[in-house]
Amino acid sequence: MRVFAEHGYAQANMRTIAQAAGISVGGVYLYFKSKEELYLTLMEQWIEDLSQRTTAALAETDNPSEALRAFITISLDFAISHKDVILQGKETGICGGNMMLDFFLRRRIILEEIIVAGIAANSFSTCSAYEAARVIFCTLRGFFISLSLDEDALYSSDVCVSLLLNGLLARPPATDTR
Amino acid sequence: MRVFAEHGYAQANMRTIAQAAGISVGGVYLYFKSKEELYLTLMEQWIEDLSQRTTAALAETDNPSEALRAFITISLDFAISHKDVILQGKETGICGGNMMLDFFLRRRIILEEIIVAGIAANSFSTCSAYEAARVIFCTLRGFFISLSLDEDALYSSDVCVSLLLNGLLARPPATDTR
DNA sequence: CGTTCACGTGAACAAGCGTTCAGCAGAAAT
DNA sequence: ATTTCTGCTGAACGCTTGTTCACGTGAACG
Repeated sequence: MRVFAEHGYAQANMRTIAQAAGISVGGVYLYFKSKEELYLTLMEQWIEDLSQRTTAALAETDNPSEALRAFITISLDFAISHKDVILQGKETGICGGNMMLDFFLRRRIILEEIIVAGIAANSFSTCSAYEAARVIFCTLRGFFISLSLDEDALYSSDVCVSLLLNGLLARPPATDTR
Repeated sequence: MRVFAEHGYAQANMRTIAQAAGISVGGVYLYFKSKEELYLTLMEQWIEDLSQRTTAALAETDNPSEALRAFITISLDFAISHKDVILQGKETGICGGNMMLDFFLRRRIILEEIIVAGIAANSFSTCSAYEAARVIFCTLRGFFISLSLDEDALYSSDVCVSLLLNGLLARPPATDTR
């Protein structure tokens, strides 16, 4: 994982990976039948971990705003603590059509459900939850990319949540939507 | 550009590029001294074009909301019409520390200036323009990535602008901040 | 016609990659 | 002591890649 994170999929070669694992090149092939399988296995664990944390956190609140905050905070924290990224998708052809895409879709649907719940509870204003979920999803995806591209583009989850909930426009009076 | 867009930097090989250009492999090297230089040249044009369109559009309005809308719309339209993407950054090492990073930074600063202007005009609520610009920047970056990763994650610029301006939370009365 | 020169060709080269496999060490079994 | 078995090694193989360079080709010029 460390080697993939540092070099990206294409540039991470089996010799470096083997060395980092304190094993020989051939040894790696005793456990994984190819570089791709190795990568996919790592990604599976990654996905599993993030998914579990998310569902656990979402189970703890009924408040849509809090749910959104939890979703975003967990995603960003996770991204930071596991800098092993998903950048190379197209590069490898791995992302195309399977595991990762499914994962992304599931995440977006969770977001969408949060928004739908918020609208239903009159907590959120009526809008296309479908589209809003995409916007937020891309905000997170952008964060992930920034993480390994130019780190100083990162933002804090608090500001992000606040912006997404309140918007940029000044609220007319003193508003405390609680 | 077409070949880079289709295969990504690492997978796009000089033979394919030459063939797509209707020229021989060696012929390419008469105009560009390396694959990297070729790629950078393409990127430079790309950046130049987008920058010009942006400054032109921003010169046409004083309204921060409209400026934000213009910035976002132009970015997304441009991304769609030039699917030649900047995905490979880390892969190639090209992105590290130079042209592309500078470009990203300039874009983020433009965003930040728009927000600062909005706050100064009491049009936007006070917040960290610095951080808000990062959030919005990542939203756009996420869009770019989605464009070549899973296209159905894309959003419309209208929804994006509306979400960023108004936020998700229901506005207390009927609000028309104009 | 001979020469020059700009333009371009594509086989060949060197380097890097993922993957394989004949072989090894050492513990367990006979 | 000998054999078997397991876990592992790392040189070697085949392939792809970016790059080069000896070699056309055909128009311009004297």
